[in-house]
Amino acid sequence: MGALTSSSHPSPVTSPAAGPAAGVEASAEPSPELLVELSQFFRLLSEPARLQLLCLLKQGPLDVAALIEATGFSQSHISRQLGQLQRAGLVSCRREGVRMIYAADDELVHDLCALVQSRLKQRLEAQLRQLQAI
Amino acid sequence: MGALTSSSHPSPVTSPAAGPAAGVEASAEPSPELLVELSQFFRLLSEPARLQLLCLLKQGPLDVAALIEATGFSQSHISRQLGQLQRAGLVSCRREGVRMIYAADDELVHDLCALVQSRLKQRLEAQLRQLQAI
DNA sequence: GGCCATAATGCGTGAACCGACATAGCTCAG
DNA sequence: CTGAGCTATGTCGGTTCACGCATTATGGCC
Repeated sequence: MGALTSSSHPSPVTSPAAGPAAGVEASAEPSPELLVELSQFFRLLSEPARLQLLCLLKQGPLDVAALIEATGFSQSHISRQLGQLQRAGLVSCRREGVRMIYAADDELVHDLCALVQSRLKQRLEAQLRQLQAI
Repeated sequence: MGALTSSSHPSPVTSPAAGPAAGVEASAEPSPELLVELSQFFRLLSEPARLQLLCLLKQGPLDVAALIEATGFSQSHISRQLGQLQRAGLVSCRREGVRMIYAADDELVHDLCALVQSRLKQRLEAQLRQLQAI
C-alpha cells in the first residue's frame, strides 16, 4: 500500500510550482535542535504578561515593585517571568540597594513585535476590504 | 516605612538612565488586546512541529501525506497544526483531487526565524568567548 | 451504487505552564 | 545583632495544549 504511493509520485503537486526537482530529501531544512531553540524563544513571547514586562522595560529600567504596580500581577509571578526573560538574555538585572533593577537587554524583541504588529494590521485591513466588497 | 524611601528618590534608579521624567503613567504602552494578539501569534511559532511545517512548506507546496512522511507525526496532529496555521493566515490550502495542497502564505515567519536565529548564534558566540577567557 | 484513499474532527491522556499563597534569602536601618 | 522591606523559590490548583486513536466527511475509481 505504501509502496505504491511512494513510488508513484516524486512530485506531490501537479501545479507549475512543483519544485526544482532533485532534492527530495530534506535539503535546506533546519535541524531539530534549531527548531526547538527557535520555538523556545518564541514561547517566551507567547505570553501577554511577559510581553507587557518587556514593553514596560523598553521605556527604561524598573524595579520589581514598579512592575508589580504596573501589571497588577503577584510578586512571585513577576519574579518568575523576569527570571525566564533573564535566562534567555532578554533582560538584565542589577542590585540597587535592596531593590533589583531590571532593564531590557535586547532590541530584537521590539523589532519582532513591530513586524508582527504591522502584519496583524495588514490582515485586519484585508478583512475589512473583504467585508466592504460584499 | 515607605514614606522615607518614596520621598528620597522619586526615580527608582540612580543611574543616568533614570528616566525622561514626566510620563510616569503608561505612555507608549501597547493595549492589552494588542499584547494578546501578539502573544497568540508568537504562540503559533512556539511549537517545533509547527515551525517544521512552515519550514517544509517554505521550499514549496506539499500535501498532507508528504508532511506526515517528512515529520513522522500522526495524520491528525498534522492536520490540526495546519488548521491553526491556516486560521492565522500563515498557510493556504487548495484541493488537488483528493489531496489538500498546503503552501506557505507569509514570508514574515522566515524573516522572524532568521532574526532570532542570528541572535541565538550571537549569544552562543558570546558564551564561547566567556568560556575561553577563563 | 459501493469502495478506497485522503483529510478533518471527537475524544482521552499526559505533560507543561500560568498564577497565587506561603516561605526562605538577602540587604539596609536601628 | 535584630527587625523590616524587597525579592527569589517551593508548592499547589486549574487551565491549556500537544499528541495519538478512533470516527466521520469528502472526492476519485470500479
